[in-house]
Amino acid sequence: MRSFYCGRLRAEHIGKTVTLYGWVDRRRDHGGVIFLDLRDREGVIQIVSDPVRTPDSYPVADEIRNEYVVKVTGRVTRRPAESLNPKLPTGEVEVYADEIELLSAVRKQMPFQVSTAEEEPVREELRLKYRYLDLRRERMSRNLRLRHEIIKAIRRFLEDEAGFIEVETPILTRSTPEGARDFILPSRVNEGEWFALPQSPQLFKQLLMVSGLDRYYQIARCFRDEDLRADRQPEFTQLDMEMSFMDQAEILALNERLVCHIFRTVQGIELPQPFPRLTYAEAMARYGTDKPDTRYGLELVEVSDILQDSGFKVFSGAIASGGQIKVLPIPGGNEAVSNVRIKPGGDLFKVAAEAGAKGLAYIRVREGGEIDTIGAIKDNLTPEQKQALLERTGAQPGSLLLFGAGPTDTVNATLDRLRQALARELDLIDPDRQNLLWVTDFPMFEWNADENRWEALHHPFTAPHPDDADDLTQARAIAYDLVFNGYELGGGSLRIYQPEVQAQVFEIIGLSEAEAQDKFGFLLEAFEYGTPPHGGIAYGLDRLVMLMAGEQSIRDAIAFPKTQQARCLLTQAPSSVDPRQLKELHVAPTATPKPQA
RNA sequence: GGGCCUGUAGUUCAACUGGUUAGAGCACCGCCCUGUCACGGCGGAAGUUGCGGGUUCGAAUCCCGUCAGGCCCGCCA
Repeated sequence: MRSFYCGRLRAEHIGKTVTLYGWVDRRRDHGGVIFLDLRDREGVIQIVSDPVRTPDSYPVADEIRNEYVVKVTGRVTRRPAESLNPKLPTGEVEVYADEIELLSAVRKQMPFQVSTAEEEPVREELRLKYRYLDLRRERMSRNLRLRHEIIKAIRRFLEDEAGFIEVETPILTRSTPEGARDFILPSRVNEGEWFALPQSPQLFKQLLMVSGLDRYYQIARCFRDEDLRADRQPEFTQLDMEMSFMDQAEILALNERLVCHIFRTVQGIELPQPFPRLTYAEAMARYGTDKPDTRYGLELVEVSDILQDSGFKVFSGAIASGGQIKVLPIPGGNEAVSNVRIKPGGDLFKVAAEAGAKGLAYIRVREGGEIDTIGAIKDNLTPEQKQALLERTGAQPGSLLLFGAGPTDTVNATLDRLRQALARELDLIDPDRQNLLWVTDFPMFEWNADENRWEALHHPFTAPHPDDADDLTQARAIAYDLVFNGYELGGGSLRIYQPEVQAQVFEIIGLSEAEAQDKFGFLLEAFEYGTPPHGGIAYGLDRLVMLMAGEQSIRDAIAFPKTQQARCLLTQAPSSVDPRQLKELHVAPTATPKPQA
C-alpha cells in the first residue's frame, strides 16, 4: 500500500520507511550510484540506489528506464548539505530504495519526452494522438487539476452558499429551430425520427423553474455542429444556471460573488467589486465590440458630426448613406506605425480590409498641432474641423489617428480589430490583469439581411425591457454578458414568462403559431400552469479554464479535445460504421468516407 | 465553402540561389563514471524529407494534386 505521494515528502518525514508508486521521470546513472526522479501526480522525489547501501534495489535500478512504472520501498533521508535541491519542493529529502519493483516497462520508444524537466514544445498533432502521455506531462496535468478546482469551487459556492440544486437534463433531446446546427441521432425504436444533442439545456432549465426548483445549476455538456476555432469545440461544457424571483441586479450580484469566489479559492486573486457595467450601446460606441478588452485604453471616438460636411467624399459619403465616422487614436502611433503598413498592401490595411473596410484613412499629428496626411483629406479640412478633431480625440503630438468611415457595423468591426492588433503590438496588455465586466441592454433582435427577417440576438426566450414594449423590434433585452479580458465568458437573460409576450417574439422572428406550437408547445403549455419570473446565465467553462490557465487554446483546457476538423486523433472518431448498424437505424448514407491517411 | 501557415531521424529543429554523403540537441542502444538533479565522457544505431505526380542532368528545396495539423473569415441564438 502506498504510504505517500512522491511529491508530498518533506523534511518532517525523515526517518520514515515509505512505499511509493510512480513513473521514472529521469534517471541519472553515475556508475556506482543511480538517482531516479520518481514522479506521480503530486510531484517528483529523488530515489537513491547504490550497491553498498541498497544492494537489493541496485540491480533493478540499473535496468529501469524513463517512464517505467515502479514501486519503491525505502527510507526517507535528509539529503547531504551540499546536495539540497531548492528547486524541488521535495528537495530537502531523498529516499534510499531498499526495494524497487518493476511494475511496467516501456516497450516502445516514447513518441515524445514526458519528463517534467523537458521544455521543448511538441507538435499538437502528436500530443493529441498520444493524449494519455500528454496528460502525464506537467502542463496538462496542471490544467486538468485547475479545471477540477474551478468546478469544485463552483459547486461549493452554488450549493453551500447560494442554495442551488444540480439537476441533470437529457442529452437525447429534440432539435429546435434557431441557433447553431444540431448534432442529430437516428432513433432505432422510432423509425425515421431523430434526436438532437442539446446546444444548451435552455428549455429544460426553464421548465425546472416552472417545477418550483427555484435555483438550478448544472455542469452541462453542450453540442454545436459548427466550425471550430481556438476557443470553440463541437462539444463543450457550460456552467448552466437558472433562478426564479430574481431581477437582473440580483442575478448579476450573485454571479459576481460566484466569480469572485472562484478566483479567490482557486488562485487567491481578489477581484474588485462590483464589476464595471457597460451597456451594449456604450460598448459598441467606445470599443466597437460587445466584448471589449478594457485592460488597455485606445477607445474609439465618434467624429461623424465634425466631418459630415467634409469635401472628402469618403467621409461625407459615409454619413450621407447613414453610416458613421470614428477614430482610433493611437498615442505614439507616429513612431510605431509606418505609412507602408496603413496603405494598401500593408498589414494594418489588411486587418481593416478583412473587417470589410474599403480603405484606411489616417492623420498624423505633429508638433504644434500640425497634421500630416494625404492631400485629399488635408485639403478638405477646415481649420475649425482640424481643431475639433484634435480636441475630440485628445490627440497629442506623435499621435496617429486611424479612421473608420462607412456603415456603422463595418466601422466598429474594423476599428475593433485594429485596436486589438495594435494593443498587442504596442504591448499595452498587462497579462496579469483580470478584467471582468458586464455588458447589458443588448438589443432584442438584429436584422438578418440575407434571410430578410429579424433574429433573436440572444435567444427567443429573452425578456424585453418593459420600457420598450411599444416596438419590440427596437427593444432592449434584459440580457447580459460577462466579459473576461475580451472573451465572452458567460451570458444570460431574464426570460419571458407571459405567453402573450412570447407569442409576440415568435411572430417577430417569423415563427408561425403552428411552428411555435410544434417546436416549443411543451414550454408554452408549461407556462400556462403558473410560471415564476425567472432568468439565468451560462458560462463557457472550458473557456474560463483556458483563460485562468493562461492558455491560448481551449484544447488545453479539455482532456480529450477534437482537432479543427472535428476529429479525435486518439480514437480516430468519427469513423465509418457497419452497414448493419445503419440499417437498424433506418438510415441510408449519401456519402462514403474518404480514406484516412 | 474560402484565405494563410506548417509537415525533414523517436522528438525539437537545421540544411544558402535547386547541387554531389540530409546535419545538430534531446531521446534510444552499448561502454565508462559513487552525489547528480537538464549529471558527465566515449561510441553507435536511427531518414520513403507526409503521400502521389511533374519540371530538371540533378528536387527536402520549384510546380500541380492530395492527406494531416494549426490560425483566421464565413458560421457559432
